[in-house]
Amino acid sequence: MPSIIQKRRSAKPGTSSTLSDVARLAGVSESTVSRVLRQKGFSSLKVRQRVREAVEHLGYVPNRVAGTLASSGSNLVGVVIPSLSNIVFPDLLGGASLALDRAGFQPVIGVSDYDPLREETLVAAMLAWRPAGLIVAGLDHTARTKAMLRGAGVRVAELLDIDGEGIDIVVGFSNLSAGRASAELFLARGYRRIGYVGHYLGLDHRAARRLRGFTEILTHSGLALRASEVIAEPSSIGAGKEALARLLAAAPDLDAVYFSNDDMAVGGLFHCLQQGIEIPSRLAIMGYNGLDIARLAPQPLATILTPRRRVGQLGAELLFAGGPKQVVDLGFELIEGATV
Amino acid sequence: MPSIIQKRRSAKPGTSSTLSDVARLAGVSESTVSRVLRQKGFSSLKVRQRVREAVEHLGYVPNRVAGTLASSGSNLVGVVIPSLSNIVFPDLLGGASLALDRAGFQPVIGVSDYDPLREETLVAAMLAWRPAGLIVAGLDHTARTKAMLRGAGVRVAELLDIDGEGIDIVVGFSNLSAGRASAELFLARGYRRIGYVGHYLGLDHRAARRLRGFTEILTHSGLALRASEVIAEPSSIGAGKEALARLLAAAPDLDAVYFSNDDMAVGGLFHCLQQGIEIPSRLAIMGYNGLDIARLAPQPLATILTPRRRVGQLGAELLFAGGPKQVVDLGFELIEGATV
DNA sequence: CTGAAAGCGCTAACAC
DNA sequence: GTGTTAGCGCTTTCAG
Repeated sequence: MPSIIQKRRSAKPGTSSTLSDVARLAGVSESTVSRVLRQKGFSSLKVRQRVREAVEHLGYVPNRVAGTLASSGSNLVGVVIPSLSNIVFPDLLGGASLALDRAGFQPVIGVSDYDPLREETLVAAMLAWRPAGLIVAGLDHTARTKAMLRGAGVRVAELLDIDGEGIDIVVGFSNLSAGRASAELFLARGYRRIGYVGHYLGLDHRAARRLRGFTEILTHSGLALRASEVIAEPSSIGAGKEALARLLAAAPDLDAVYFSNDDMAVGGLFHCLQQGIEIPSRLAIMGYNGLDIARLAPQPLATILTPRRRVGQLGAELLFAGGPKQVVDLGFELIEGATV
Repeated sequence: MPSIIQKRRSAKPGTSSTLSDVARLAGVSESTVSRVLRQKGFSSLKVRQRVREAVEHLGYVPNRVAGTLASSGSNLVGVVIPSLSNIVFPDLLGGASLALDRAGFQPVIGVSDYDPLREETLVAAMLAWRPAGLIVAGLDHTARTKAMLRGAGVRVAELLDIDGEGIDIVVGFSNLSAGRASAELFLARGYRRIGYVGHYLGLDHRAARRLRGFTEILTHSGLALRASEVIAEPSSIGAGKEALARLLAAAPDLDAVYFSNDDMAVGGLFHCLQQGIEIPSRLAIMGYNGLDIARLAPQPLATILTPRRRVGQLGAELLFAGGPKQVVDLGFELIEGATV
């Protein structure tokens, strides 16, 4: 004879047992079961035992949808990031995931592909789940997105960038400063004929901000970018390789090139190795991110190591710490490597 | 005078307007608003107009929690992966995210850290949201996890591995074959004194399976692994570098080394470059994954390119295609590179 | 084409 | 300690 579970299943596939099934089987009321399950209030050992058995027997899994509706509080946290191809965001997400998990929250993620309008849509979609909090990348959003973020009644963490006005929690570092630091390194080493290789700046605001900091410093020294090559796609090693080739074809006399990130820079490095262009004597290069590959290579790349995982973790922690609106600068580390 | 929105906010912060607020403002019934919003059934243009205005005015965001409870069907899809540090999983997630998004679903993610028990907990947590589907990595799960997956009444996609028994949708490729292919390449090139460098095999079942395929082929040729170095941490470039150093110290006469993946192999490559160990004349090396870095380097790494993004995408698509239980082998591509 | 009413499964007062 | 009773905000028959 089929067990109770099988009966239900076969009668109505996809339907799982409910609190009242458990209550009936255990011979107690629904509220008692609810209490036992959430270990709230008190209950006798005997009752607890019986409830646990019933739960076990039925394979009961509490329905959080109902629970959330009744208690008006979900454990969902929306996370909206621009991409998953750039290692920065998986790292960020990993840190956030760890912290959220520890605090009993579950991340619902959305990938905007660097599209502000998609970000807007995704934020709205997250909000529809009445999340306990929201994590987004950066401070640049459409007016509507900002309005939603502000008016949602949930805490918001904006991560990875601190150059701008935040809504609630802001954790990251200054991309502007990172760009400046790179330019200063180039200048200190005596490079003057400087070029830039980057990826779509209209969309990657953080990369754009680094470039701004970079050129700012050049300007202070009476210099300017000699040439630049900006591609209209996501960053990648392949793209960096080709872009540097084009840049050097157009401006063969450059003595240093700043890349929008390490992916692009490693591509550039490969180009030089293959073309026999000596680094840094003939050409200096510098990236951004501090990828393992860049730091551990025989000739380590000059780069900037960012604490993105910690940003994700701290961002998620502060989201629920109950503290005031704040900005946390986690800084970055300049790595001189051997390519400047 | 404060607007309606502000009034509500100030009275009860965090509370947002509801369907009935909209209905009242538009002067229609709740069911009408519901219909208009879901464009189901018909409604006069005039009513639609009025409802839209009310929605706009109130900044109304439908509560999916309530909607899901009422209609018993969420648009949430649980995704449980072992890690985010290994690029394979962000890629997989990116593909899945794309397909889910297109079909109107939202991924809730969980990272198990390669811990089967955490995976079990995460699956249970996802199930509590009554997701429309579930995506997990691989075919190796605890008995309880399998039972939940089977009994949940939702479709399940198990991705990245096809060597084993699946529950519903299985999309991936054979890690066993990948290991075999690697061994065959080594043997074809005449290497005989072969070693292995890997990362925790008890937990990464796919890496373990590749090694099994690899040694299987060696055995067929009357050979065996000469030496191996397996670390008890996640794979990384740094770990690969150090592990190869140890392996070669213990077994200096190896002529080829198989790595558990490209991260480890790139580390090995760096070790050789720094130690002046000629590749492949003195030592051949091979990895797995087909990372950009490995393929685009001046001396491309021998590796196996896996279609992990497509796996994620197709897996997510099939989840809702309504097809029968099935296994899809997306294969892999052997890249000979220049290190064997 | 629109409204009324009955839940979805659970939590949270409030009684007992 | 435990049971009863209202909802949470929405969808969905079923009338009108």
